[in-house]
This record gives sequence, structure tokens and C-alpha cells, in this order.
Amino acid sequence: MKKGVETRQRILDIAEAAVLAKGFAATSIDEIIAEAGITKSGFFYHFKDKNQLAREMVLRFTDANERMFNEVFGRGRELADDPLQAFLIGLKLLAETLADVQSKHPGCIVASICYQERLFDREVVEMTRQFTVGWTARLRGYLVEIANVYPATGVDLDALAESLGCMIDGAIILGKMMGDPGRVERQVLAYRNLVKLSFSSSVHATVPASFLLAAE
Amino acid sequence: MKKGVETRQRILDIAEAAVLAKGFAATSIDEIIAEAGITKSGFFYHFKDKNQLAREMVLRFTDANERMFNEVFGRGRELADDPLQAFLIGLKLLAETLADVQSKHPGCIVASICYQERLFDREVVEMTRQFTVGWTARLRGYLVEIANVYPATGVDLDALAESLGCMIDGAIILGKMMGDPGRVERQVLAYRNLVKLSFSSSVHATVPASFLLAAE
DNA sequence: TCAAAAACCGTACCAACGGTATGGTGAATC
DNA sequence: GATTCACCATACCGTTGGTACGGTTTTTGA
Repeated sequence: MKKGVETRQRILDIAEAAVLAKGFAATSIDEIIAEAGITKSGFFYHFKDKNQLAREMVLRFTDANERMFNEVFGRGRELADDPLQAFLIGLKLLAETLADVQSKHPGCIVASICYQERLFDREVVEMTRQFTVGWTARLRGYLVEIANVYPATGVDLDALAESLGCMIDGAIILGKMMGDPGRVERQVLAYRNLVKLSFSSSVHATVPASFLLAAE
Repeated sequence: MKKGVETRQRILDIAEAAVLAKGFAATSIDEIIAEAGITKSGFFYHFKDKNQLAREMVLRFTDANERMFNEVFGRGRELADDPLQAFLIGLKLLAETLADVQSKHPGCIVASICYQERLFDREVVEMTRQFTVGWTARLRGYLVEIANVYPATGVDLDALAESLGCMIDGAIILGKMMGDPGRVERQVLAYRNLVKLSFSSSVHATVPASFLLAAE
């Protein structure tokens, strides 16, 4: 009952690396079992089909990410009482952590699935959606907390909450395309700057609305 | 020599819609030819393989986008002399245009390819890369122009140039996942706000002459 | 220790898909 | 009026995801 878990884990390791490197469709089962040193029967003993493989890969990925977010933003909370400072620290740590992770296995399982929806069943897609919903809700929570201390007028908190995820996913794509995973870190820091600017109301006050809204 | 072009066009239309909806791998040739009302032989008469189909789809997509960018940012230039205002107008128009396009066929061919690299040959991947390089260079050009008028200290122009593309691609993913293409417009507007904030924070430090005149 | 369950292996097979090959045919074009 | 264009029909090939089923070894709980 223990060796089975280990083999399962090994299959998932190999599959994840392959999927991030070349997509789900281009990752054949034959290739996975060859690297894992098992047979096709062995594979299908653990996973009834490719969809279940996807399901467990998503679960693994989302769990790992959830832990990571708890880590960095929890650490931010530990190091600063002020919600804005805590969040900014969390973002800095997130940037560093992502830079490290992306340099090893560039890619996002969740994003890679969304562009190949029809390859997966409803359950897999729903899992990626739930993860995304949870992530944006978390971000929004942080921002609302900050907004209570630093009232920011004219800032769309929902859009701002979604921006980080967008910038990360976009940066991953950019990084993959350019062969430079470092873009992810830069974009997270760019987001950090956006948050700083959004909640520094003193700047808002010094600039007359007529000037900034001239282009509206 | 005319009917051939028309059929070719029809195949590309069908393929593009299918690829954006369910990914390149999940789009079978059988399915395309069924919808186009031709046979397999007919398909391979026009495209020697699936890679050439991809190549022409990318070309179509990038051309259309290039035209769109010229349109919106050109219009911005027409409506305002100030580079910042011109850019902000361009972004507003871009947001509207993208909202319209995405509501019809949500997705980005270039991004969809990057997560399935191995399905395509070098040429296709290189085309998407060149498009991305051109796009960020264009953005950077606009920002440098703006920075000449509104010196912004502590702003990473390269990162800021890349942010828009990241936010759009990320928002497309988010939109696809949530079934709401409207996210793209919101993120472009969020970027617009980021640009505004980035170049207004310098106003109190280094006040440009144009600002003093406008304030009077 | 021993039977049962878990963790596989081997082989054979199927349908779908991308792609090739070959030999046509009606229509447009030069 | 010959040639090229724009296809159609049929047959075939290799790969891949997946099924079926029976056999074997390894682990484990009683």
C-alpha cells in the first residue's frame, strides 16, 4: 500500500514536467510510462484515463500554490501589522518564490488547461475555475482590508484583485515565449508598484483631476 | 484562381474559431473539413500539413492585431498632441475594441500556441515570438515618448511595456475560465490606470511646463 | 505463516487522428 | 483546346488513447 503511492507520485512528477514543457496533448502516455519504467497496464492501474491524470495534476498544482500563497502572505502578516505593508512584503516574497519555481518548471497547469478545455472533462475544468475564484477572493480580501486603512478613491478593487493573476499568467506566457522565466518576477513587482501607487492618496491629492481626466 | 482563395479563407475561419474554442490539438482536420464541406484531399491541397494551417492562422491573427493597434493608437495620436493623453485615448479604444472582439471569439492564437509548443514547428513558434517582440517594442516606444515629457522616476519602463500584454493574455485566460470575456476590457482599463498613476506621481516632484499652463 | 489484496506485466486489440499516395474529374484560364 | 486549378474517392500507414483479460509478483493484515 506504500509502493503504489510512490509510483503514483513518480508518474505525476514526470507528467507535470512534461505537460509544462510541451502541453497536455503533446504528452503521450507511452512517453510517461517509458520514463517511469512501467507498462501501460501499470499506468492504467493507477489512473483510469488521461482525465484522471489531469485531475490529480491540477489538485497537486493548486494545493502547492495554495500552500505557497499562505506562506508568503502569512509571512508578510508576521513582519508587518499594517495591511498594506504586509501585502507589499507578501508580494515581494511571492515574486522571489515564483522566480525560483518558474526557473525550474516554467508554466501554469491551470492556464495550460484553459486553452485546451475540450481535452478535459467538466470536473477538471471546474477545479481550475474554483482555484481561480479562491485566488481572486483572497486577493480581494487583502485589498479591502488595505482600503479600510488607506481609502483609495477611484480604484476598482475587483479589477485590481484580478490584475495580479492576470499579470502572472501573462508573464508566464511571455516568459515561455521569450525563453526567460524572469519576466514573472518583474511583473509581480510591477503589480506591487501598482498597489503602492493605488493606495498612496497623497499623490492623488497633488494632481488635479482636470489634468488627469483630460483624456477621458 | 478565385474560388481557391475563398475556400482557403473559409477553412481558416472555421479553424480559428475551433482552435480558440478548444485548442489546436483538440481541433481535428476531419472536423474542419466536415464543417467546410470539403474532403480530406481538398484540405491537404490547400495546406500541406497542420503546421502550415497553424502558420497561416498565426499570420492572419498577428496581421489583424497589428492593424488594430495601428488603428487605436493612431486615432489616439490624432485626437491629442500630448503623448500621454494620446496613449490613454489609445488604451481606451483598445479596451473597447478588445471587448468587442473577445465577446465573439474569446482567445489569443499566440498564447494558445505557447502552451503547446511541441505541436508546432520552429517557424510557427518563431512567428509568435516576433509578434510579441514587436508588440512590446511598440509599447516601449510609446512609454519612452511619454517619459520624455513626464519624467517618471522609479518606473521600470520595460516592465511597464510588458505589463499590458501580460494583463491582456492573463485576462483572456481568466475570461475563458470564468466564461466572461468582459475581464479583458477591465484589465486594459486597469493598465490604463497604472500608466496614469505611473506618470502622475512625478508631477509633484518635477512639474512639466504643460502642467503649469493647464492648471492656470 | 498464509491467504488476500495490491501492484503490477504481457499481449492483443480497437477507433480516431494526422498524414501519404495515387488516380481521377469538372471548371476555369491562358 | 491544352493546361492548370481546385478539388473528390479510395486505400493505406503509424501513433496514440483506451479496453480487455488473464497472469504474476509483492505487500500486507490477520
